[in-house]
Amino acid sequence: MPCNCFSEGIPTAPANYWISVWPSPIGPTKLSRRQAHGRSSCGTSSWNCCRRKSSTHVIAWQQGEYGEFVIKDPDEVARLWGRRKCKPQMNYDKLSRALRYYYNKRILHKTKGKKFTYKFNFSKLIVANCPPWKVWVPSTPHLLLRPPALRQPALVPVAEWNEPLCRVLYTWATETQPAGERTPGRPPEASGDKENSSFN
DNA sequence: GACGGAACCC
DNA sequence: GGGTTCCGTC
Repeated sequence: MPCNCFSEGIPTAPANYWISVWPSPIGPTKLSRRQAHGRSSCGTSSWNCCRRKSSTHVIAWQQGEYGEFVIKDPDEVARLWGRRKCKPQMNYDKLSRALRYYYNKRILHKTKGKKFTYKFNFSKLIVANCPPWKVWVPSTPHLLLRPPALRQPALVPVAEWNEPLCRVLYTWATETQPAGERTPGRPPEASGDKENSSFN
C-alpha cells in the first residue's frame, strides 16, 4: 500500500533532518536500509514521511518536567505512526505496547497518574552509558543547555537511542510545538553539578 | 488506560 | 532486533 503522506499535505524536511535534530552517529535507520534495498512498501523516504503534521500539536513536552511528554491526541499519533510504518490498523493500544517495551530498556517510563504521559530517561542514559563529558541530551541546536554544546555535535548512546519509535516521538514532540516551546525541559541537575563541570 | 505475555512478522 | 498484533488482567 503506497504511503500517501504527501498527498495529504504533510510538509517534508531535508534528508538529514534527523541528524541535525538528534546529532549522533546513528546512521541510517532500519527502514531506510530496507528502502535502499527496495524492500519498503511505503514508496517514500522514511525520514521524509509523516514527520510533521502541520498545525496540530499531537505530542507536547511537559514544561517543567525534564523529558516528559504528553500524547495529546493518541489516536492521531497512532494514525501518523501507522501511516509512517504502512500499518493502517495501528492504534494507540498497539503503539503503547511498543512504548512499554522501552521500559525495560530504560529509554522511557510511564508517568503514573497522568494519562498518555511518558518520560524519556535522559539522565539514566547519560549516567549509565556514556561519560558525561561526551554526552548532551537530544535537543535542537539553539536550545542546547550550554554554549560548548554549540561547538560540537551531541553524542548519544547509539544502542539506546537509535530506536525508531522513540526518535519519532521525540521529533514530533519537538517539531509540532511552537518554536518557543521546543524543549524537553531542563534536567534537574542542570545547574552546576559535576556532570556539567566539563562545560566550564 | 495501562500492563505484560506470547506469537508473529520483516 | 524492533516492533506488531492479540489478549487477559488489573
